[in-house]
Amino acid sequence: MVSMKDISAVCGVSVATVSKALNDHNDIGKETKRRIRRTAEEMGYFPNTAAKMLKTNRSYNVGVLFNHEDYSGLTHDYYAFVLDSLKNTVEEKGYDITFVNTSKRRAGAMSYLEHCKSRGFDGVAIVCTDFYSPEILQLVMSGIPAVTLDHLFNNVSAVMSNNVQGMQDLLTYIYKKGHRRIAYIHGADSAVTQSRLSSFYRTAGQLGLTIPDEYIRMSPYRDTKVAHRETMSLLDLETPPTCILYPDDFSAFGGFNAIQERGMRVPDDISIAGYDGIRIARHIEPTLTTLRQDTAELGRQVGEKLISLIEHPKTTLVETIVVEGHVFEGNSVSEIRGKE
Amino acid sequence: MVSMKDISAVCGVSVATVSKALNDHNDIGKETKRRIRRTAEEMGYFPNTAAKMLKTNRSYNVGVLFNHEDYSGLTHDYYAFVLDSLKNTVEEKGYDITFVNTSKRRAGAMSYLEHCKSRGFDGVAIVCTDFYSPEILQLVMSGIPAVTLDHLFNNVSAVMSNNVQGMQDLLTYIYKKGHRRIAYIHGADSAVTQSRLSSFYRTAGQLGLTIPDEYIRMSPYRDTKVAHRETMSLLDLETPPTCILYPDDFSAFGGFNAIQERGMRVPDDISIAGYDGIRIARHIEPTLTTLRQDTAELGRQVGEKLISLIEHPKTTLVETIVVEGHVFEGNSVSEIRGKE
DNA sequence: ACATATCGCTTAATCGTTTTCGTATTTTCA
DNA sequence: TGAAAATACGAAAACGATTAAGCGATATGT
Repeated sequence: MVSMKDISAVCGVSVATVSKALNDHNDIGKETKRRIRRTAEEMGYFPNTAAKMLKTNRSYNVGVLFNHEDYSGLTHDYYAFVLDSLKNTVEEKGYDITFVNTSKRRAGAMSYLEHCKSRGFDGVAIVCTDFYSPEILQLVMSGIPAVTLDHLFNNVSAVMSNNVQGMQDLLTYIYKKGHRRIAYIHGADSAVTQSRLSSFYRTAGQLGLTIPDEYIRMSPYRDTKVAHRETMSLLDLETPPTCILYPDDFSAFGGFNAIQERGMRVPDDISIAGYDGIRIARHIEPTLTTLRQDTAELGRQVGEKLISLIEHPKTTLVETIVVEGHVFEGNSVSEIRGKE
Repeated sequence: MVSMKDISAVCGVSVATVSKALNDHNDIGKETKRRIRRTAEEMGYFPNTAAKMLKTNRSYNVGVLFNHEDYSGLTHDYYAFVLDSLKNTVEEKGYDITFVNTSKRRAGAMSYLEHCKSRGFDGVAIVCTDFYSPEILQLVMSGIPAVTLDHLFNNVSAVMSNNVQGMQDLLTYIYKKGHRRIAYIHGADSAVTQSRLSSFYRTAGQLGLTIPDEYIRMSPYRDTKVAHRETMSLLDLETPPTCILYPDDFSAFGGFNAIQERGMRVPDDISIAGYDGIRIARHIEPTLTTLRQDTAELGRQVGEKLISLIEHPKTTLVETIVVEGHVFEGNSVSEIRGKE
């Protein structure tokens, strides 16, 4: 690799001059600067990131925390799309993305924070993880620039999809279609689940709906089996719902299967709605009515906030950015007229 | 951050001694070593990666090339699962993963190779990209340890899913189910497509099938619209096929919709099969019969080969590793008895 | 008893940058 | 014209680690 020393030799100047010329300092003569830059170009020079990092304490590299029990979250449509957008956003601004090493199986493995500091990440995006683990706590308390997705910590910027508004919009949409008996299979307990569930109840109240307790079920996110079972159970009720809401699109397919097994049809016999708006849901008939999250915007906001925190720590305020989703009108919710 | 200097001050030894103690060299007294290591632990020491890199020319960081026209490939089930497995594999061995910056919108953007060298990647996994771009060529010619996925270069190790065997298995399975009129909508031209298509023809020949030209169609990968159109066209034929193979699972859903729109049912009226084995395909009824690729193994092989190339460049041979998939027997291919 | 090997540690150079502080030269302006 | 100011560059010290070479002191072999 050609270094500044090589360039300085060719140009007959000192390395200091080369450094300044390449970094466009203004205490270098115009002609000299031009000559150095041209030579650097010709010799195929590019900076040694390690040396630069060592000297400047800036890596132009951000860590991404992305782990999940079994899979890393990469295999989850929602997170994958957010990461994709985040990647594009920061790369355009000259930053690279490195995964925070979450493997604990090695001897002498470092904590997340240690890993971040060791690698010299300028900041870290906490996208998909167990927010309650002590390691995460240590990380966010450390003061390193950080942005979380879909979770709130004290004094840490967060990007949140608006689950309250989302659920309200979705439920209202379904109500307007004429549904009155609406069941909600919610996901496992989490901040996100809480938001959606309370919004569901509040909106139902405002709409004058009474939701019997038996209409509220739980099924872990993306668990088609349990969603299937709960759907069956709902269908068995004396007065079954006319529409079922699922924790996510994936689960909705589990419910869809249960409905078909009963010989019923969506949306003619019963309506369903998902949440997230994963890609495939728009490509299968009946297309799934769902709350489509704006993953591109979520990723962009995480990236921009993080870089802003890195580059303008004093003037960037720690805040929660809320990103709106919108109801995707598929064919899985029927229009009910005159009933009830 | 606490450095070796700090430790040396506390322990009353030189920095060199600290370095050797922490790196477990054996020209350090047992007791001294123990004392230094304990102190390092207590003081919360961890190495400065940049300094280490600068000195040793090793980063314990591998680049991953992962870009696609519109999306980065992260949003593609197949690649996401491979990446996930790759990530787990290398992280367990103490390596981190950084995306090779593919953004070209910045002034002074570096080529892939320059970026890799600048960042000091120990190696690079070329997973999802346009293999024919000059930049990729430059990268693989550079001699940097590299492994490609699903593409062959001279003198570069590759991990390939066995598309020839896969297509043979899939077609043979369908044949054994009694199908004789089998159409194949293949993907856009690429090495992968070539393999599958030629395997399709060869296997068909061996099975004694005659495939009319009109049974062979093209639809870009993951394009449900075109898959839908071509399916319609196939159904309109004088003697329509009894089974249609699609470029991938996603496309298969496009075909599935077309079939349903015609009032036909899968698999009763017509059978379909996909390729890849994306997760959702196992959760929708009828579950899709498809060739399920072993993404976990693919990612693992890429990671292990890459690290082997990095750590034992002399003794690791450049080779092509073939990973087998297997037919996933869903409900989308019917049993035909006594017909034809 | 004398040369030699071993042990445990230090010194100092080095990796490729950045940046502070000089300094020599030129320009500016009263 | 002469002093002050601006300009253009260089020397050298860092950043935090690694590692070859060296050096006393003790142990070993003959």
